Amino acid sequence: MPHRNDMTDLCDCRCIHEKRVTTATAEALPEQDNQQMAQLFKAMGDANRLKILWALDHGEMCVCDIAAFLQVSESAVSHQLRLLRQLQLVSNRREGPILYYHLNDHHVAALMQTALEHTRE
Amino acid sequence: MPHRNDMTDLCDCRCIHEKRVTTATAEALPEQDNQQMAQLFKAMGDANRLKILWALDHGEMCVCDIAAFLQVSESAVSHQLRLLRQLQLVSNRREGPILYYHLNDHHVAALMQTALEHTRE
DNA sequence: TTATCATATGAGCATCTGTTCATATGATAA
DNA sequence: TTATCATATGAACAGATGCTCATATGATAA
Repeated sequence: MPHRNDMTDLCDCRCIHEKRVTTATAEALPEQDNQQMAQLFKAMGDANRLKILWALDHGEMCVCDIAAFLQVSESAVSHQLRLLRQLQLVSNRREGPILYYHLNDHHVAALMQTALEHTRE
Repeated sequence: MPHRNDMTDLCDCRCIHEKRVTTATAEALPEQDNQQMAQLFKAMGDANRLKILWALDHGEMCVCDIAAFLQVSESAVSHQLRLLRQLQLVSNRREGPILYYHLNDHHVAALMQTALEHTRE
């Protein structure tokens, strides 16, 4: 019994509401926007990174502080901060040998607030 | 040269701003809230799941529709929908043999909107 | 009943993720 | 300069993730 596994098949035979699929395609975000949004959410979708972002929303911290706060190694924190930096969620400023990290813009705080409301329903 | 690898060490010796760490700990979210928020963001942090959520925000769709829209197998879609269902991001209603999926609450749409604004800066 | 359709689900597997360990770098102090 | 501190980084590895394949389920039609 051969299984349907052909992509063209999906659209030609099994598509129940062709019009709905067409409008969904038309209304879909550009691939790049979708990718970037997914990356943003993925970055916030780790328990430790989310703790970091929540903490930084209440004031800047250095790597040492964050490591002590999270009870994980400074190396692990540094790796996570690099990811958050690359996605522009956080920035740092240097004061002597110490790097102070802070949130980059207000959207991250807004996202956390909305998410908190959602989970508390 | 032995490396510092002891947790107590982190707090006793390397902690630069003990007070900052204390306040961060005090202001931190309850572990359960943080976990649930991370799960929510993680669920939204996949390109295909995000496309599904965006599409459902514009109107309900059945599994077939979504599979055709995403150009992936119905099985893959069904697995993703199960995850989104378990986290209460989507619900479905049955009409005969067909299950129509829709967004569960307005927070998800709000999150996507904020994320989109963030990425477009 | 049996056949078919729409969807769900478990197993298996390749890929991705987050951590640790070891080492490197760049700033400061001696 | 050398020593030390704060942080960064690459490799490696265990665990998580997302897909496919095969099969199961529940509703409908014949």
